Amino acid sequence: VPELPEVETVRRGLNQFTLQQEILRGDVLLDRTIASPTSAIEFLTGLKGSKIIQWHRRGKYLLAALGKGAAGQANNGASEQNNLHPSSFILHPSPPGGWLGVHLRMTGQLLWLDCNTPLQKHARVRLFFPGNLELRYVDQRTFGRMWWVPPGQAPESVVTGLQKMGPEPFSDEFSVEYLVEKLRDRRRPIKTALLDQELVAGVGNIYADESLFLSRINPETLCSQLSREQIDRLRLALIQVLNSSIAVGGTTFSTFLNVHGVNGNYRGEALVYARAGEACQVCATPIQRLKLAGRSAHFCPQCQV
DNA sequence: AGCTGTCCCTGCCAGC
DNA sequence: TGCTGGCAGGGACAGC
Repeated sequence: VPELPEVETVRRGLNQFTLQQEILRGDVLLDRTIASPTSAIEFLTGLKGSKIIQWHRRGKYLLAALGKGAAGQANNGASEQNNLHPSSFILHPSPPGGWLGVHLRMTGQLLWLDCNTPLQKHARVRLFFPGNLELRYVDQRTFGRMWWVPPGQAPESVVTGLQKMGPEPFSDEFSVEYLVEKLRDRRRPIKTALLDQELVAGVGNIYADESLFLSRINPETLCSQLSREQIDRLRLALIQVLNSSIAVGGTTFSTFLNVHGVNGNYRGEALVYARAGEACQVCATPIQRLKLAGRSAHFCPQCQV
């Protein structure tokens, strides 16, 4: 369930608390959480002694640029400003300690806590910092993954999911022209297209459904049938709904927690997601649910044409 | 090449 | 009460 706003919320928390601190050692409790390198030992060896320079986000991926010893020098508020909705972490050519990549998938949580906090049942990876502080990765369904990218290697060469990642929704690249071009000849439903990370980065089921409702587009509408006006409405609705959710710290749904283990507040604002059978807040028609490419879609059959 | 289905995994909950 | 099956879904991959 963590989508762009949730991952962004976690990123901001991590940038607030984990920077310029050395990773003293770590512990991998579930081997398959580590996607690369192949062994947990190599992963931990690669991270040991590095400092976190800055956390970036690309789609739903988190990427920490790592510094070695004195090399990872201070970052001030200015660079964080430029970094609010980063679309290009590649700007960091090659951090001295490489990169730490994290994908939360369905149930992953990155928690910043005292290392004496009792181990959660689903704790998977622990990274230890000075002062008894710990970055702990907890993941009930074990879909989440972590990567260590050695210095000198491009993140996308190791974190392969980054290779075909589409534009960030807040970037200039995500323009009406771009979308019109990308959707013109496609035959699949727009709801399905929104979940495709190659079209746009970071959108999942919640914000796909919400943005379609806000732009009054039926989720089954084929991409090629959308007018330019509808496409622009959808683009603006998506940006708006993502921004609103970031503003309240992400969703309340499911197992999403920020770095302090606290829920977001977006739940109450969702208009259609997980509200099948409830009255549409615009026209009171019952919200319907259907399956598209294996995913549930929630929509108002009256408002969304 | 575009698109869909399947799988991974655990916990929850409705239905019997 | 205890079981079963469906559901939640991001992304990798197979297959049409």
